Amino acid sequence: MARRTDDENGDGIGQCWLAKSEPSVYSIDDLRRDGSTLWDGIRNYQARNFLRSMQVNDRVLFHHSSGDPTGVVGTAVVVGLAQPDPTQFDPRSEGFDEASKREDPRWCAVTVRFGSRLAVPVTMAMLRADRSLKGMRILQRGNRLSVTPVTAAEFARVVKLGGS
DNA sequence: GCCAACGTTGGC
DNA sequence: GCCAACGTTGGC
Repeated sequence: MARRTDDENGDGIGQCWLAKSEPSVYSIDDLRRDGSTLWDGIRNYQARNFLRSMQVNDRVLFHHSSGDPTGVVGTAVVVGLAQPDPTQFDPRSEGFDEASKREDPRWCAVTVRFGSRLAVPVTMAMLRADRSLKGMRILQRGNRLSVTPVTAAEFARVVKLGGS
């Protein structure tokens, strides 16, 4: 099997990501309670394409958006590859997409497992104050993507700032 | 609640 | 295929 080019350290940890969720919809504590969950409801093509490129064991920074506070509150691990998002076919779901056909699904979802809850939430201000995190897409002007790639170094740094 | 920024839609 | 209008996102 081809060695993943983004597995820079050969430690089995591949690409890292940051995923946003509104805590009032689904929080890090919900994920801890559930153990794992299908990360569904993504309705943005760029974010969907990131979901499609996720691999098992990819690390995820779990970010609370529109939260109190707003910031990274934990980590998760990808445990299931992208599959069709069932909510796109459910007329009662907010994510229902009448144009999406079962034989050619438009939206997908991955399965993630709870990783950790940070001792301290890493707020936007904390992220912004750390020079080594300047490149994070969440800090760029106007970024609204709910899923963005982060580097392994950024992942490690944020976890360290979170004190766990 | 404001509003800048962005994605999507649809008329042409 | 352009682009104005509209809806949504999400930090502040």
